[in-house]
Amino acid sequence: MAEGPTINTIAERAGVSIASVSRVLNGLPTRQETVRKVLTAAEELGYVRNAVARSLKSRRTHQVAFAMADIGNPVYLAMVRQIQPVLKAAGYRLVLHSTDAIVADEIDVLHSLGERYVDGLIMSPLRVTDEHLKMIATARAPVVIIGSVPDGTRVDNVRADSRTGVRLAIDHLHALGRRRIGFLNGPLDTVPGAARAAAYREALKERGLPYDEGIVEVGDFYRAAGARAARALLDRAAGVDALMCANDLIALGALDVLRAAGLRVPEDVAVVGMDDTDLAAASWPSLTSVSLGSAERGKAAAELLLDRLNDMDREPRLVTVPPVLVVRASTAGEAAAGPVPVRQAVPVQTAPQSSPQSKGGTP
Amino acid sequence: MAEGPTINTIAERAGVSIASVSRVLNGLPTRQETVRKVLTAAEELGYVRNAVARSLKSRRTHQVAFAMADIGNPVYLAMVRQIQPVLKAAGYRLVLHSTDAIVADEIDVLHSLGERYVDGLIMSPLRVTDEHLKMIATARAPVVIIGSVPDGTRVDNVRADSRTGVRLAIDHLHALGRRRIGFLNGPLDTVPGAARAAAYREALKERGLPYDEGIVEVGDFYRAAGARAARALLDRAAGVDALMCANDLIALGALDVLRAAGLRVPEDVAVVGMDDTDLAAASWPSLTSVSLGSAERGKAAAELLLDRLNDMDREPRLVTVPPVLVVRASTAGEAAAGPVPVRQAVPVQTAPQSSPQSKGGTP
DNA sequence: CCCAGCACGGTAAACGTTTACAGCGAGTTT
DNA sequence: AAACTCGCTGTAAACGTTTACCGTGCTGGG
Repeated sequence: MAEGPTINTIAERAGVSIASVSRVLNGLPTRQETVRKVLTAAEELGYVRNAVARSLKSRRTHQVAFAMADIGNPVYLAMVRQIQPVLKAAGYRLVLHSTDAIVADEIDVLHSLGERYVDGLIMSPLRVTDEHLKMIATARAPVVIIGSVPDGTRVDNVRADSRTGVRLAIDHLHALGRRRIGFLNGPLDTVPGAARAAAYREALKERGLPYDEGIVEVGDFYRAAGARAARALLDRAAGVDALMCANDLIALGALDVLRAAGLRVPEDVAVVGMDDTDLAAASWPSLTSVSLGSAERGKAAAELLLDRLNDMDREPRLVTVPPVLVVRASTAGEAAAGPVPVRQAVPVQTAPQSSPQSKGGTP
Repeated sequence: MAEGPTINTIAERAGVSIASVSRVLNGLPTRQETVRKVLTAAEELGYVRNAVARSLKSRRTHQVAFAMADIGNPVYLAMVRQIQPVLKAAGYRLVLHSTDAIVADEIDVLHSLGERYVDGLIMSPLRVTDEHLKMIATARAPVVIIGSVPDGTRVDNVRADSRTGVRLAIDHLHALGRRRIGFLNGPLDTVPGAARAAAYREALKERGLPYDEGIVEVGDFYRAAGARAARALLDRAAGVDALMCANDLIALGALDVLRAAGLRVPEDVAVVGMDDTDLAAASWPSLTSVSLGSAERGKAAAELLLDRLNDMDREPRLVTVPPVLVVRASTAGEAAAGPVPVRQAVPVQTAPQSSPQSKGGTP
């Protein structure tokens, strides 16, 4: 682990100045003879450019951070999988942060942008607090948020549309003749939890179905919580012919419980998950799930960030990725294991944000 | 995105020198009055230390890289999940590289260590070539390899024991009375593929079972490949009562095919996977799988690296993580869905490496 | 034959830190 | 009262690059 050569070492060996070395290494116009000498020397010494020194001078680290709640969650995983190659192709490295959805940790990440160890940040917070918004507004590096932020927030933003997603699922179940559609949700104080709760009521109403608190359960976004919720529902003998789950994990938990209770899926109870993670395809019966386009959202976020890095002054943009219902056996039975629906090419990139620039007042 | 304050800005405002500012910020002994002035100024300016400049001077980036074949693979995911918190607790950030198992890409990562953008690297290559070994030996930053390297390689190393793992599986199947145990493997030119092939033959021999090429298939480590292999086997009407799969994904593919063929699992054919990924628990019937301790390997690798960063001169170490058989429904039926076996606390950390230091010769 | 123009390359400053060293004033010792 | 110690602080160099600016020597036009 000897001290590596620097441009000084090269300059000495090649008998030129460090400025020439730098120029050759950066491909700036130089005499052939000099180029040759420098490259030979660099080659012989096994020189590699020091990224840190370079960053200090150029004010670019060629690194981008991605902060998510939990790497274990397949949703974020799908995002990382898309983000990574996009960034790599553009010459950026990916720094990973797992915040466990702890607000303080997320604020910390935002704060640490001041250290300038990355050129930008993609963040996917579960909850968006005022503190988040304040930090985002004053961040020292460009930020892209995956998830909904209040209208008018001046930040590049990628959203899923869980409202439409829930509606797709309910419509699907309704079309299959199901009328008692239970709902297993995640925490209501999370952005997705709240959105899905509202969407569920709305979708029922549209279809002329009554909203019945007796068949709604709120728990956590985990498999065990899903099982717990499903059991609570069954114990109450609430009688459902379908279960809408806010999450694939919740749905898997529900499947476990239904199976244990001797109920057939989908004959007795149809089940729909959300996020269309790998698990949905792996489970049996395979799980019908509403894809909220995790992969597409990741890709879009990476692209928004790259665009921003190339032009700091552009207007913030909003990308909304449309949901897609992926029908599998848990609603349609074994027969309908058709091909996975193809997602429409590019998600629509709607222009700037709505709302006034100035915070209060009515100018 | 205004230009942020530096220690110069603080020094000016506080009326002291930049040296004093630095000292205060680093907690070096300083007069109370000065401390107060500096901290006030820093606070008022919203100062944040520039990590790049700091790294340049201190030669420490507080970043560590993890290079794996594919983030999408649950095995690596399990590793990342463990590596991340360990590094974070020690004040390191995690930089992610996905190499798609392309040798050139992996060499590239090793080479780029010369850029000194990280303090160390954890790498999990699928194949280990001579070029890998050469680069590892001359790497400009400490490296930990997850996966087997030739004995005598002077590098911190974490290994799974797939040989024992395969034996556990075969023994289990044998104990259940299965005698025609097919084998669906991955590519033989990968380290795990080769190891598992050898282990399979060996384990059969130990149990006094004949090796029959007719019930062995080699494909890829993916679900579709597993399905293909299983179908080939069935088409050949080879007649098996169990399938040992080199991978959970292969096993899932096999389950699909068996189900489609109307064969009951485990009554007609028992199936064992390997890696014990999340998918194993999610599938139905749930999949008996040999855990090779991905999580433990990730953790161990992170710890080896941290130790090495604290003492560059220590001897390289080898950690071997013992496999654990996780019995689920695909072999034992619904009944045996017992609790997950508890992995023994700390994997044994055997001392240095075997083999001579000098490459050739017999001193 | 002189000088403008040009191609090339060297000198030095800058990026934002950390840190070795020296300076300085206030006690303390002789 | 000189010399010395001690606690604190400031000056400046260094980390390894990039780049503005200037100097040199050559070419060609008048």
